[in-house]
Amino acid sequence: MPRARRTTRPEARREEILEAALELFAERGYRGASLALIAERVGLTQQGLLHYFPTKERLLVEVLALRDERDTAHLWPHGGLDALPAIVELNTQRRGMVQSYTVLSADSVTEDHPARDFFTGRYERLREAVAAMVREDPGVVLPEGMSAEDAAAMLIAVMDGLQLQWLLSGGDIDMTGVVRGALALLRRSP
Amino acid sequence: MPRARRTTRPEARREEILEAALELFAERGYRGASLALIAERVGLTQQGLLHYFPTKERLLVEVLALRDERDTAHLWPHGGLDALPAIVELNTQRRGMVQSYTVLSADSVTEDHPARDFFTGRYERLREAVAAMVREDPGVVLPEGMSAEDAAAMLIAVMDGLQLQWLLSGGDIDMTGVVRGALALLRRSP
DNA sequence: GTCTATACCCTGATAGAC
DNA sequence: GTCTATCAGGGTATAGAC
Repeated sequence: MPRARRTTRPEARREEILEAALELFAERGYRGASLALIAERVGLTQQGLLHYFPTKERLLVEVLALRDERDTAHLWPHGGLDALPAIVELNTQRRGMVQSYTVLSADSVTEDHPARDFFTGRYERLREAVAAMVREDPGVVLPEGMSAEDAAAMLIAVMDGLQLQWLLSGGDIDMTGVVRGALALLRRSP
Repeated sequence: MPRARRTTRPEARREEILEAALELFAERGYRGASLALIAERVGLTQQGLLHYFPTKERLLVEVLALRDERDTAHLWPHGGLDALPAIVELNTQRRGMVQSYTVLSADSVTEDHPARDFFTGRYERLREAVAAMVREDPGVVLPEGMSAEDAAAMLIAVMDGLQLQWLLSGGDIDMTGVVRGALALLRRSP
């Protein structure tokens, strides 16, 4: 039986790198975060990092894929519309995560951005999921001319837009309260 | 009397540069847009550009100041809450402008970003202005626990969040309709 | 699996000629 | 007012030793 490895297990290393990359993309955006900086944060050289992820673009894609898998899988399937304020409340405890999505999603609309497809698909799926919640909620009464899809787009927009204001205000905005308010608006009848 | 100048007037040149800079910041973000690229777009070298704006940071600040002056001055003072869907409708005709604000505002939450203060201040002023509109609107009935400031934060968030979805969907989202819907929600009584 | 060395390009900024 | 020349620094990525 061989001695315990001197070095970290490859899968663990990969996870460490993905973690550090997400942090740095959040702090400085995709273009502003260099491979060397990410590598340094896990005690590697830039070239050592490239052993695990052949290109920077590849690294970003894998970061997003991992996060999507973990987050979306755990948070979204449970419950109806009231899961939304719950998620928002959780997010107030995870500034880094909020910032990474805010920065990277806006980043992704720029030219030839590697995360473009990821976010386009993500929002399509998100709108569909939230529209279903809206339709199934017994309390919701939509005003004339507003479809369930419109309401879904609105709710997602509220959450995203609040995150930006929250980040810029240094946490001074009551995200959860406002999202609860938005739900209350949808649930009262004329 | 001297002959007409061979070169462009300095103020006109400055405006040209600011225009090109805004475009390129929108297309590639602040860090992704190089001085050389901006200069090229107005037929200058990078060094020629630096004659007008001593640093890149300075250029960004002036771009934002100019835009803020023009846009905010013209659009915001008129009318009450119904100015909001009107602005959104106008924005569907100005993709570049929408993209520049979406990209730069999110960009600005990253480390040591020169536009950070600009956007922090902008949102504070915006919330205050919209909160006043909410208070003065005769039709608005707020649900329990939602202040005029909360409603303002929500409306601004809806507009910002929709812009991101709109940009990512290739213009497929009906921004104006959803914002009208949000106003309708605020204006119906329980 | 991680390193050193290196190729090659782009960055913002300065100095000084014209 | 705009250029050429140049600087010091950083970027991603490859080749190959250990």
